[in-house]
Amino acid sequence: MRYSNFFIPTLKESPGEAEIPSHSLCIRAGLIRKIAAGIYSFLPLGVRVLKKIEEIVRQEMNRAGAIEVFLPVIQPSILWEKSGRWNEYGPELFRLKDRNKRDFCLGPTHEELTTYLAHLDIKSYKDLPINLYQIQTKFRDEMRPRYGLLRAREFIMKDAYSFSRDNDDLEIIYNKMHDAYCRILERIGLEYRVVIADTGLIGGKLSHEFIVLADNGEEKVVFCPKCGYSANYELSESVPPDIEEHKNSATSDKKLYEENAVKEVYTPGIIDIESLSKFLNVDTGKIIKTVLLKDETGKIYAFLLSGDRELNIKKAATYAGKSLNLLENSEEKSDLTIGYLGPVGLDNEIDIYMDNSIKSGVNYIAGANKKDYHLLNVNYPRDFTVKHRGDFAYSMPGDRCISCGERLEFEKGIEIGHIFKLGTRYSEKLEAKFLDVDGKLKPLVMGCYGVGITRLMAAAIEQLHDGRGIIWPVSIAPFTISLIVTTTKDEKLSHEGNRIYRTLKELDVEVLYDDRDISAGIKFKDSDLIGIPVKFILGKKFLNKKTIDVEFRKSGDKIELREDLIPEFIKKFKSENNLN
RNA sequence: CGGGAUGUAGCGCAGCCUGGCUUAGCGCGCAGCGUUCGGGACGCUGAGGUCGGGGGUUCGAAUCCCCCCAUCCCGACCA
Repeated sequence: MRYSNFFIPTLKESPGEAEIPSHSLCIRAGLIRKIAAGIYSFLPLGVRVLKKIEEIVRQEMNRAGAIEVFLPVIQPSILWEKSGRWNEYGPELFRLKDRNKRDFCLGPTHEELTTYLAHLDIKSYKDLPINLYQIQTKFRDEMRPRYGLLRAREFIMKDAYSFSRDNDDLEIIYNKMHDAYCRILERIGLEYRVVIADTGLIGGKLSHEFIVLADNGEEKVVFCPKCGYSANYELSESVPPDIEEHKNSATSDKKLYEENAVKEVYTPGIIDIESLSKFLNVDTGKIIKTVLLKDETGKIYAFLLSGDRELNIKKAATYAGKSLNLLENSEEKSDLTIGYLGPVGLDNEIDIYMDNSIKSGVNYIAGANKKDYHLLNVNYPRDFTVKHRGDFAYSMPGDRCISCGERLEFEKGIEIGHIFKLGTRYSEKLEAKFLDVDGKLKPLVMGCYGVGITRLMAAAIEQLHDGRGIIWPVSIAPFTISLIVTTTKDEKLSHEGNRIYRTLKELDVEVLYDDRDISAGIKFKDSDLIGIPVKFILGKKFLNKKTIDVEFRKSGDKIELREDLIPEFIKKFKSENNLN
């Protein structure tokens, strides 16, 4: 492609609205332009990248046995009413009416439609399993579109839906899709983690998220470098650092761990951990935090955890087997002195759940259950009893892996894919049933699998960029080589540029030939900004020596390449980078 | 949806507080001419604006007041 015949409007300055590199670079490199909040046009360069990502995804879906379909964006409300999501989805669903006032929505996802398809045409266990996918524009009227393509209201997603006889068959497809997703990210060339995750609105039993690591990511990931355990921060389990270990070590000062007598201390108006820690000049980890939760029936539960930790209500609820919520101030049990709660004495009235972060015998500070007083030297199990012990807190730096004991790492990233085991939630509601070998009518067992194509593009930039611009991996770069002729004024050199351009095209490599009549500096800067992996630079030197300067975007390495060795270079480069 | 901010030429901004000295500036970009030509060159000339919209205060509003709209950021949701 000749630059002069193409359309790559680059910007020297970062647009004011862009807060993070991927957003800024998407605009500066001429990949996208905003049309409204969370709604973007893709310019030619952006389209080329998207097509490459789509192609990799498509190939891996096909390899995994999924079959491509193309479903409508506009969906009738009736299907959503059947699934129950017409109401559940809320204002995030773009709704519209046709001329006859019938309700429709713009598809934010396609469970309803694929399940309907299955209902129409899947009749027998002989038709199973089947896995259908599409690459389609999705619409979600996000409360808060953000960071350009990372959270848009209109975006492209690859979504797949599988139908199986039973959970065992679902398991097989689920694993295939898991592996396909890994292959996609490996082929693109991104660092990523697969984490156990929450299922959210889509519903279902189990899910994994695929996280592309990036400092600006919104997802927090807990990762074990030794055994590979990784989980969404919201769900991660971990073992708090063991005080016992230190207590019994040869170097420890044994006196620190002698249990002293409980003593009341006057702490007027000090009701939060932070100020208590300052007031008594102790580490927050020496304080027992007591949090009250209640279930739907109004029953109250007390959760104890180390003062430096946050209660993870999801974990607490899962453990208790109830849906739990924070107890509001002065609500119900008004005799409980919020701010001065503690386990001592409370254990007679309320079930106490104690987080693993609370250790025995370390002279904790805890509320005295009496306004303006705390207790010093509270020790478990000497001073109070608990009903349950477990992991109820968010993981913290310093925590250890539950499976191998290694110190956990905390990372950030961008969720680009999510796979779910749906079970029969949708098939039951939409009556997608099949006749099994035993002659019984059963609901299809479903799974669903999504990859954000446009988000993946932004995530790649977020992970791979520098001060000069984007650093595309070769796999999804809009062009492989940027051919730069330093001056177009020299007719001879210009002629040679045309010749090399033809040579490269004949070698079937994607080349962007910067034939613009502008200074070489701009060509270099633009090439770096738009992130082309390799530069072929043709200067006056070429006229004498017939050598081209080849520069690599990522490493900055430069080599001199003789013209007659170009075919060999290209061949090697293509095979090293898995280009056809 | 709650909290915070912004809206002035294609892009980035100044001017607003303290209304008039503005025919609304500056940098980049854009057009023409000339000199440059391997890391965003220089000179000259030029095009480009309902100061987000509406209403109000005033002799006079980009500037003060009210309403609306849009956009961005922080929180609860998600590929």
